[in-house]
Amino acid sequence: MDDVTAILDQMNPAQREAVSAPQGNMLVLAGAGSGKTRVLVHRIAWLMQAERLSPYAVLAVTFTNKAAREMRTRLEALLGISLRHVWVGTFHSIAHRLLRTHWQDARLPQHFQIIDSDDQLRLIKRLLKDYNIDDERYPPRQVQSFISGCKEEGLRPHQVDAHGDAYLSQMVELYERYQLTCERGGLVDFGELLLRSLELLRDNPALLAHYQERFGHVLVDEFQDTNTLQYAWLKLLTGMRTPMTVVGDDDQSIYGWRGARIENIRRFENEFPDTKLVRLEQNYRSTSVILDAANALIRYNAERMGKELWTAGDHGELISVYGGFNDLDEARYIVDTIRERVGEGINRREIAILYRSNAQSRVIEETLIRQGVPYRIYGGQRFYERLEIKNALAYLRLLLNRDDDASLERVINVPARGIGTRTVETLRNRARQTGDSLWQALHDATSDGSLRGRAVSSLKAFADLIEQLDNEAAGLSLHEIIDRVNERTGLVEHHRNEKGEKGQARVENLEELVTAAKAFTQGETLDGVEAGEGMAALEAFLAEAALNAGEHEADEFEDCVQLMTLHSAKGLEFPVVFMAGVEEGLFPHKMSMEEPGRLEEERRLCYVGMTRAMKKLYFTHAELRRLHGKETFQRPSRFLREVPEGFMEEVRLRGQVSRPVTTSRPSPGLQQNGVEGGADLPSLSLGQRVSHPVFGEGVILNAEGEGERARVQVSFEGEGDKWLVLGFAKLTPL
DNA sequence: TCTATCACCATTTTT
DNA sequence: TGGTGATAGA
Repeated sequence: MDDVTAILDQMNPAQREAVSAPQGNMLVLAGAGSGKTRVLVHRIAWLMQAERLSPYAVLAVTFTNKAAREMRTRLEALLGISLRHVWVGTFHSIAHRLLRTHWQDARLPQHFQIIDSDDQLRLIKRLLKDYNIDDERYPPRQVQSFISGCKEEGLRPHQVDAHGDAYLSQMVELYERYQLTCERGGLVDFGELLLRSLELLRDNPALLAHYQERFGHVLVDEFQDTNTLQYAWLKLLTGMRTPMTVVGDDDQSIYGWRGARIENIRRFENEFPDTKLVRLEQNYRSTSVILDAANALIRYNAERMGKELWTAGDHGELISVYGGFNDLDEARYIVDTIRERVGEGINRREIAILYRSNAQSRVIEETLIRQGVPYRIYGGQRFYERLEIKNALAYLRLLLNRDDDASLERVINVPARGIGTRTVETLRNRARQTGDSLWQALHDATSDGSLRGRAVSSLKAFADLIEQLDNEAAGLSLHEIIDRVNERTGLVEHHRNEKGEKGQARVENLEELVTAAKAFTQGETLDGVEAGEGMAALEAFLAEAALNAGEHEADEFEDCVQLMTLHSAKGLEFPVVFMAGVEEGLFPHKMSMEEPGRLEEERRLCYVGMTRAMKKLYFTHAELRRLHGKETFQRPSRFLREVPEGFMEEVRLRGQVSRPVTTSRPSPGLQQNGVEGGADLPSLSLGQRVSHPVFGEGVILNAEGEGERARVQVSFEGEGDKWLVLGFAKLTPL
């Protein structure tokens, strides 16, 4: 492809401007569905071909592995060449790459391991126990988010000012101890990857100069999601001289609670010299009804950079709004509508149900199952996060590094081999006193007679097992090592003996791990680095597992309705979208309603949800919802009021749902029981308020059966739900 | 060492 | 309501 103008083919003026801008800083404000990835990919191609930028000089950073993969794949397709040497990756994978290459300068052990948030939490829990710290006052999760928060802000313990506050001081101390534990074990958490690589560059001017020289252009995707540390990292790496192309959308910033700083995208233009601003506002995804509605909603946010989506396409259908009388009814409406739409020829996979919180999926799932509609739910446990996999990985880590206390503790008695909590406790105390690792403590304790005979032999057996595996690993390939670990440690046996289906699935997962390892050796890692062989491959494999935990749960059916949270829907699109539970307190969530800033983020989340829809959007809400086991009255979300009425149509109760539940003659069965059926049972309908002599007032939620055998489910204030037989209960319509 | 029971809690989760 | 984590008991 020598004709560079081909890169600009079929692009709109704004896209063209962004792609072909001369080298220099550029901020591309890319609205939802505006062809953002395409622009990014074509921009790289343009830089390489029109600006003669070497592929080696490109650095493209994303947030997710998926995005990185997609960018690389599309770039290769566009250019028709392999780009394995181009640096395309997530912030974390690139930081990792720097640290592996310069581990000495970064003052890390050569075989440092990456721990995920789960490992991190375990480590913190352990720490709290070891130092006898009240985990009521210092909940492990809070400690974890404190530590991560500090790192995201680029702060080391000594840089945190506790203002003499006792609580904060304790937190800082925990941070310090946590960090020491990590250092001793050669462990690096997600935040540490970034912070450490920032420090690496900052403290090694020669190295920094090398990379600043090497990269001729840096591109960043989803810039609105960068945190303080990532922003600083980019600033340092580019020295504010290497030109950057950053792409993002302030209106889609929904990860503020995770440390993302929306200000970053706002201040980029001012802080980086001569920044060119390009807006991509033409949308190729949604109907104009959907876009106009979304535009109108997001206008309620203050402090926007300003952007208005438009389309050359059709108006499309109005947004349907359905208010169910309870969450069951809401689910039933959604599922009924889906069945109708599928009947009209729409594929199930083209339909998504989005909700604010995971708990909402239950009712919807149950309804889908009852009606036999296949679905797939995102957000399940990922492959490398499964218990059995994490155990196997812990053994593998031990092979590389005996001083990895977290891994050792994880598997020292899995499967059970007679090393109880008491024994481990002894080791821990000892390790703490001497400042050694548990592995060292294990060896000392088994040789100096401070432990009982049985414990000693169990410990020795464990240590021997690890050493033996290590010895054998020498001549084996990666997947053979893993297979052997699975077998010899007894993990496979352990799960095989587990009762139920679960054990079987776990055994299969362990086998799958071997398969994954095989595939891994044949392929290459995310950054395009070769996997290597034997122990080197193992190291790369473990890093890969930590940085790329795998896809969310595999799909059970080929063509199924997609269920997910609004957050995980970002970046996706579906012809038909349902947004469920659009109610005050749920969406916007009550935890985010007080602060204006957080409310705006909720609104952006709503904006993100709406702009996922291509053809048809549904809002649903319920008047009554079961939340944490009790019924709550819900009001429609303010967001529904913020969308101009002209774009929406209220769906009326219809079909089954609106059918009045009436009763007629007494039935013989009841009369036999000596109950006076009564000629005039009240005429009731769903959603109606009724009064009961004992339970008081309530609302009819559900009904089944006919005549006086008909039963209605009534939600009474303070009494909860009750199923009542009409023939017995004295219900008075209100 | 495993299991049963009970209190407790409850947005969102790219790496 | 339902899932989780701690704890007591066999």
